[in-house]
Amino acid sequence: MEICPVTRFAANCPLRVLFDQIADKWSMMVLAVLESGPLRFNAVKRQLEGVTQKALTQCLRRLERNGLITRRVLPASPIAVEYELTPLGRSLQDPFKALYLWTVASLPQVELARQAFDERIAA
Amino acid sequence: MEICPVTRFAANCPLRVLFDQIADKWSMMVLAVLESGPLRFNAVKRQLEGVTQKALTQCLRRLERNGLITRRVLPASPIAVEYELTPLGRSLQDPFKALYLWTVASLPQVELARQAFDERIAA
DNA sequence: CCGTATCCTAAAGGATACTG
DNA sequence: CAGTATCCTTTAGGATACGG
Repeated sequence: MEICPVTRFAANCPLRVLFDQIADKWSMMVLAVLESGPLRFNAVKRQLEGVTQKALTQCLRRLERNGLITRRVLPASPIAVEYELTPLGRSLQDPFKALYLWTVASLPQVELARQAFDERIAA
Repeated sequence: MEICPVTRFAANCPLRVLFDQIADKWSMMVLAVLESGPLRFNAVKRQLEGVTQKALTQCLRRLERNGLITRRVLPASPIAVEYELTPLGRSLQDPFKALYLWTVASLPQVELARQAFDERIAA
């Protein structure tokens, strides 16, 4: 299959309109964390080492806007919010897992390449 | 399959060490463009609408460092440089295509979700 | 608890000029 | 042709404080 045929990678091809939104630092991880069921804000946050509240909030908003997760305010005090995958969000997990398996399988080879490259430019 | 089990998404899990390097604005497109064979710098550039020379250079360097492409200076004047996929780079294309197919199939639904979301916050 | 708002710093990104 | 170097502007990102 040809990817983005004709005008390859014009600014409005699906890849560029959607890929940028899901290929950021945290989105994929959020989707994976939500796989086993709905979670509250801080429950998600605890599983993503190093994420700040601001970054996570922005990420969750973007995922919600793109229809990949839902946000539900629970009638509780203090406030409680639950995030949950939509069917669309769930459908992204198969391609994502393929990518994850690739990273796991390829990382050793990549690290060797990095070493070789870094030594070469140091010389 | 569980993704990044135990300490989910610790800073050193394969996803975070490698994914960030290939999930940027241009890398995936570069790999796709090189699929049909080696290409020279400007040949790649012409297919990526809006990329600047600086951004493309950085992207190609990173791909080279990670062992996904090779860079070869041809004995010519003026200088000519050829970029080519490595087997490792080629092996990334299957997972990438799965993702591309997902974006194509999901974009209509995503656009509806965006509309609904934007109208909802405007109100 | 789940955010938003503000401020500040660091980093990304474009434009231009220059070189082998 | 294929970069590198410099400058500059814009954006992202963390830290903190505060509110529903």
